[in-house]
Parts: sequence; structure tokens; C-alpha cells
Amino acid sequence: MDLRRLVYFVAVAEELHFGRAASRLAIAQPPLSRQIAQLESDLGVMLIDRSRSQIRLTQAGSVLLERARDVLERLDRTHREIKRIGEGFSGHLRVAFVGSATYGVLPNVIKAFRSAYPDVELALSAMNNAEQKRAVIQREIDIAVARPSLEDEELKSEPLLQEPLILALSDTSPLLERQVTRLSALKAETFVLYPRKPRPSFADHILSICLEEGFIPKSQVLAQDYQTAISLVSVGVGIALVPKSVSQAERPGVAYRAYEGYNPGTALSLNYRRDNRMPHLFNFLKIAQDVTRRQRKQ
Amino acid sequence: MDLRRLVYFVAVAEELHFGRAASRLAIAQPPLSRQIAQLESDLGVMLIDRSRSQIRLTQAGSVLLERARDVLERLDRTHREIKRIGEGFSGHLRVAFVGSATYGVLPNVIKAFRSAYPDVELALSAMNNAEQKRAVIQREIDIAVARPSLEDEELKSEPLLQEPLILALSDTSPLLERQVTRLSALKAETFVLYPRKPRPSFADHILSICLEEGFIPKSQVLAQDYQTAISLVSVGVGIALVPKSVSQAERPGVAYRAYEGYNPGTALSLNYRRDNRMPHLFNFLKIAQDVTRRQRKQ
DNA sequence: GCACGCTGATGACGACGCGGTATCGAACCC
DNA sequence: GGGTTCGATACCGCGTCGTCATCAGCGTGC
Repeated sequence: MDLRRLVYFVAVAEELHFGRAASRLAIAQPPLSRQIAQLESDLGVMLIDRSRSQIRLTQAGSVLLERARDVLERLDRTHREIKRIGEGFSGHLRVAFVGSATYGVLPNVIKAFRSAYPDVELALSAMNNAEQKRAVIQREIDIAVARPSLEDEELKSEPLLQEPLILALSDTSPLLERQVTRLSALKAETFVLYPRKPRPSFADHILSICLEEGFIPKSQVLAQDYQTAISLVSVGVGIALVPKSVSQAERPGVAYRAYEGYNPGTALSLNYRRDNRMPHLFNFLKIAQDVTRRQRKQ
Repeated sequence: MDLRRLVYFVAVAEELHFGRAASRLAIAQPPLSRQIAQLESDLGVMLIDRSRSQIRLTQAGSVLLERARDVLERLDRTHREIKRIGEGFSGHLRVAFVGSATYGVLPNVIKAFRSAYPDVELALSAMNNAEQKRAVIQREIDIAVARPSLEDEELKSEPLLQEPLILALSDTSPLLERQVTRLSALKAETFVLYPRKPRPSFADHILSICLEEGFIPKSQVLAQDYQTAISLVSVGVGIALVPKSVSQAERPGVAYRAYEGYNPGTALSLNYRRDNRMPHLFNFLKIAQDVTRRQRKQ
């Protein structure tokens, strides 16, 4: 059952006239007659009663008309559906992010993407870098928002945001009285650090900064993430270095201060498989660029 | 979106391997690659991710696979459905019959047709000859079971059953004492007759028999149909000539007797449009022939 | 009542597209 | 790094589609 023949048949069945149907189909009448005859012999069934000058459908023809219309309409809808997916306006996109990305630009990127592509189902999940790397390579996710980035032959990485580090202090700390604090002046303080593994970790990053400033924190406490670190700071356990965006979420008992000294900052990046060509991905990257560019201007 | 390409695509999507899909489709691999590429360019969408040796479906491809399977299955079902209708195993058939046909072979024909073609919806309706003729010509019904037959250029008529006439008497009638009654001996009786129109009517038929026997009933009473006639006979209004099959439905107060004399009988016929080629019709005619042939043997 | 017109079927021909074989190019594997 | 596997490309022959021309049957009208 060729599709062309089905279209032809519907035209004839609707017009009940070969000539008119042919001109509607923008072909001549002979091929139309032949195609219908071919369809009938393929099916082994008469579809059109030609015994009179005014042709009419047989029972089989009537049923086929219904079915054919249904199928053709389904194909048409499918065509549009597929096209929308192919353009990235529909379908789904799986994004994973490190917990600390929830403060800064990421929510704005998500919001912007949602409003630009409301029909794309966004599957968001929090993962640490190691999980992200595994998941993105295994194609379980499409985009990994990592800090600072994922390094792998299979992956590509694009910077999302570069931000300075900032000092988090207890709001009862006497250090608050100074306008500006030199980092090396804090060598005696207790530092809240982060898990060492997997390497290179954010803990390594902090320690390398301290080293650059000429000291190693004597007293160290471990926190799983920034939230926990801030909690520890709020109860007076010690001080912490955090990305500046973390300070956006205010917390009782915690004050933030810029510091003087080496501040390489920290970066958020978008990571994805090199061979991932899905349009949703490129659309997301574009939106992310737009949002960060706009945000940087402000 | 060509149907062949859809089939090809489903094969590739299921095998995830062009070579295997090609051999499953019993074609060579190059044309398959080209058809898939063609489908993709028709839709303007990548359906298959060929970036690795192990190919995989894109989102659009996955959705198309589902939709294509659905459409192909619908077409397959439609094919079978249409074929069954074309062979007369499914669909519907509209039959009209004169009231007096409900006694004789017709119920058996209907039963036989029902059991041979259980999926054909039979639309049965009672009509007099005039209504039948109009309805069958206008294609409102497919078969008219008429008595004796419908005459028209557009119609064909086949005998269904030829049956003798029989005398219906009150069971208190003194006529019952004789073994056989000569029709002409009844010239003084009151005859229950039938509507004169439309001509030629069954009333004319009865009167022509009487005329053949050399008399015209002096006393006549009219009944709309055989049922009414029998009712009138049962209450002693008069006597009636009815088709033999009518006597199958026994009725208190009525007795039946054969008579001596001219008995041309009466015929039931199957009538249909000459140009009606629907298989259901021919199947019905065949069943009717079988049933009457079998019944006649008994 | 016969001729004309309308409508669908049939015949002949050119063009496009499909499938076949041969071959290429890239990725993967040892 | 050479061999193997797999999809893409090049080129060719044939089938099928669409076109024009024409036929055949039915209905209609003067």
C-alpha cells in the first residue's frame, strides 16, 4: 500500500470525480485512474463503484477513506512533531549541576531556557564532579555544570562564569572591624575546607591559594559542601573561602568580606560530549552565553 | 514521507545496524543508507547519530520509531479489514422483506447467512412491495424479498421459493368434513382478500384464480396482510387463500386445507439492483440458493 | 433517434528514482 | 600501524510514474 496511492485515493473519494481529483492533485487524469486501479488490485478489493457515470465508494472504499485520512493526518502530525524536536523546540534535555551552582547564574540560565523553550522537558539533577563526568560520558546526562570543569578526551568544556572567592566569617568575629583583611593575616584561624577527593578538588584549590600567600592553615575542618561550610562558620567553628555567588543566600550569623591577596577565583563550566549534536544542547549553550553576557554587563 | 522509507527506518532503528537491517529487508546496504539519508533530508532532521561505530537514535529518531510502528501497524490492520470487507466477511447488508416472508424459508436463510458471515451486520426491515422497489432502486436497501417479484429495468430478480396456495378455514366450518374441496364449490363463501393497490396485487392474483375456476367471489372482505386475514378467518368472517408457509404459524380457531383446482401458487423472490456488485449480496444469494435447495430436498 | 459531450480506461513514450555492484573513507582493534 | 568493519559515495540498468493522445461507454439534448 503505497502512501502516494492513499493520498490519491482520498482525493478521488472526496471529489467522487477522477478529473477534479486529478486537478486537485495537480496531475493528469490517466495516472490517477491507473494508481487507483493499482491500489485496488494490490488490496484485491474494489474501492470505487464505477458502474454509473457518477462514481461512488464501495463499503471497503468508505472504510479505507476513514482509515487513510486518519493515517495521513497522523503522519502529518508526526512530521511536525519530529521537526520541532529536530529544531530543539520539543523533547527533553538532561542537565546535572554541582550544588554550588544553585546560587549564581544557573537559575537564570534555566529560567531563560524554560521561557525560550517551554516545551522542552528539562531533567535537572545535582551531582558532584565525579558523578557528572561519569554520567555525561555514559550519556546519562547531556550537560554537566561543573566547578571548575571536567577534563576528558570525549568532552568539551565551555566557561559559564568566572567569579572571585570571598571570605565567610562569623558575624561576631573581631576580624569584621578591619576594613580589609590580608589573607596571610589569617594563618592562625581555623579554615573550613572541603573533601580532598576526587582530585583536583576545591580543597586543593584553596590550599594552593594559601600556599601562594605563604602559609598553610594550621587548623582545618572538613565540610561536604558550601552549605555545610557556611553552617560551620555561622556557629563560630572557623572561617571559609567560598565563591562570591554563595554569599547571595544570606544566612544569620554569617558575614562576608572581600580579602586582600591572591584571588584566582573559581569557574563554573558547561561540559558535554564532543559527539553530542542534539539541538537542545546548542540551544542551551547559546542561552547560557546570552544570560552570562547580559549579567556581566550589569 | 514515503512509506518505504518508513519501513526502512524502522528496520535500521530496530537493528541499529545498516548491514543487518539491509539483509532483513532483503536489499543491499547502499540503497538503505541513501533512503535513510533521504528521509532525514525530507524531514530536515537527523534521525540517527552516526558519530560512533555503534549508531544510535536521536530523540527525533526515537519518536519517529514509535510513530512509524504505529502507522505501519494501522496500515496493516486496515489492509486486513478492507480485505475482509471486500470478500464479504465483514461490513453490512441491508435486507427488506414482505411481512409474509417471515414464515417460510427467509428465517432459515437469515440464520444460515448469520452463521456463515457472523461479522456482517444485517439490517432487516419489513416493507411492502412498493416501498421495497423504491428503496432498492434508491440504494437504501441491497436486497428486497418480495412477493412475487419486483419488475424494473434497473433490477434483477431471482426466485427464492415457489409455494402452493392453501385454504384457511374456521375450525368450526362444516367444510372441514369433506376430504378435499373444489375451489369453485366455495363461490358462495365470503372471501378475505387483500389491498388492490399497488397493482398487480395479491388480491388480483386470487381473483384471477377464482376467475379461472369460473366464478367471482360474491362476498369479499379486505385485510391488510395475511395475519389480519387469518384473524378474520379465526372469528368466522370468511375463508382465505394464503401461501402454504403461512400455515406454519398455527393459530387457534383456524384450520388449513389443500383445495382442488387451479393453483398457480405464489412466489417469493430476491430482488436487487443490476449494478450492485457488493460481495455481501452475492454471498447472500448463494446462501439463499443453498438453503432453498436443501429445504426442497427434504 | 442520432450525435455530441462528459468521464474514466488504455496505449505509447520519456524521465526520474530505486536498487545493484564496486569502491571509498573513517573508526576501531590487536 | 595494518587489517577489519561499517556506513557513504559513484555509477549503471530497470521499473514505475506522469504526460499526451486516444478509446469506449453512458447520458443528454436538439
